[in-house]
Amino acid sequence: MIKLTHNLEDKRKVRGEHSRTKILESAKKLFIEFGFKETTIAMVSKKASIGYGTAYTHFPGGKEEIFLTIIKEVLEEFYQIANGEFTVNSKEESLAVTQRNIENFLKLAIKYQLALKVLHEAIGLSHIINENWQNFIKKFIERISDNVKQAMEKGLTRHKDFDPEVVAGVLFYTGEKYMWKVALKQTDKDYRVIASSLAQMYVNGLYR
Amino acid sequence: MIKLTHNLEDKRKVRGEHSRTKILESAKKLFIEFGFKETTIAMVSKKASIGYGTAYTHFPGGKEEIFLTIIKEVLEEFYQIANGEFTVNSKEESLAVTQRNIENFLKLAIKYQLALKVLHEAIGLSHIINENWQNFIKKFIERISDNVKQAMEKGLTRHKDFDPEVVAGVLFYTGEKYMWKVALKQTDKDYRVIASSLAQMYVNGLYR
DNA sequence: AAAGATATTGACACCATATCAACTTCTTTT
DNA sequence: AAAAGAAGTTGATATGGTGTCAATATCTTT
Repeated sequence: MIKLTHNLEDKRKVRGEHSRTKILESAKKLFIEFGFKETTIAMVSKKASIGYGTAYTHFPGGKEEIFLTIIKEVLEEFYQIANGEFTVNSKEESLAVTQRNIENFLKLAIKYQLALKVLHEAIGLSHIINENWQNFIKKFIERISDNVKQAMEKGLTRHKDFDPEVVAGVLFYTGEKYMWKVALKQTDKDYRVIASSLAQMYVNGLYR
Repeated sequence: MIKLTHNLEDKRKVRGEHSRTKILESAKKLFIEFGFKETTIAMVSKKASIGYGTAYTHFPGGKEEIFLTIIKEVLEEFYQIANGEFTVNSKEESLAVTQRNIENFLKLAIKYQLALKVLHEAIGLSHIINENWQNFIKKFIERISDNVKQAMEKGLTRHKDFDPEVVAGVLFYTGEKYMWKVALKQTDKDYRVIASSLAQMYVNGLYR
């Protein structure tokens, strides 16, 4: 008979996929309940009703790889904001776009509050997870920087010697900080208040 | 004879102080060479030529307490910037003061580059060290917020409904992020360029 | 000299990670 | 259908760190 390497009926593959899924599902719950550090591979494998070593065959990177797999879908949604339309032609337009983007950003922080709380902990604890986050940030900063450059070229800005990255940082890093504050429940400010003040500061700081 | 609890000649105290000093000196070098996580109590006690347990009698909080003791003197210098004069009466004055403060802040980042690199790692790894840093940040934000409120009361600002903390965050959080970038050598921008763009953004964003 | 106080010490219990050789289960070959 | 091979599972184990503690040494006071 012909060898079917991708035979969907292969019971071993099916079993493997099942284990993998159980690991991810169990880990997700445990991470949210106990956080990143407190959750151990022993806990995950027990909850998933699999052997200890099985977690490592599916995720050789251990806890970090399991967590990254789980958090990726959350990050995807954030990326969508970064990939949205940014180009503007006037100060007024910029204010509207900026404010809306910050609001969407902060809304996601509320939506994924529990997951982000764990991510925040994990960023501090794991080098690889931190790297992933830095990559994410970089994309945002690049996106905003490009826009600042465009505005400068169009002569819309106050100065011609602004450093686009620093300007982008004003918007993004402050927004990021407030995103964490929202996720970690370290502020009771309304997300619209934050978005309004930040957008005003950014737009009036940059545009003439 | 009278009991002298604070007898400077007490050889046990002297010996104890000596051990304590050796622990701190050894730890400082090791932290800078290997970072926070990689440096172990075993390494410190070995380098300090003391018994393993001795480190814990002097620093019951272990590695975290040792590190906090070392880093405190660095933080003191940063606090001095926060405690400096901030009050301003005009936009022009604010620009000068703000730019100078950012520059001093970034200069300290260069001065204590090696220590801050370890601190950055430790903030992510240790809850207590993170708390200390948050405390430090809080003081800065409060200081800047007060100043924003004053400017608003004096009618110097663009809007009356700015959230002072968010406005303060624009300045501080961006400054903080660039401080880490400088310390971690993640940017090759000149500190004056950063200070200039950031101060311009902040002052023009806030003041009318 | 005895009692007490202070500081030192390293063996040890503890806990989490990552590995691996043995094993089970399923598929392919002959 | 039996043998060989591939895929996935398993938990005992090595490793490496932390923090504790009972024993001990050193110095001071009674």
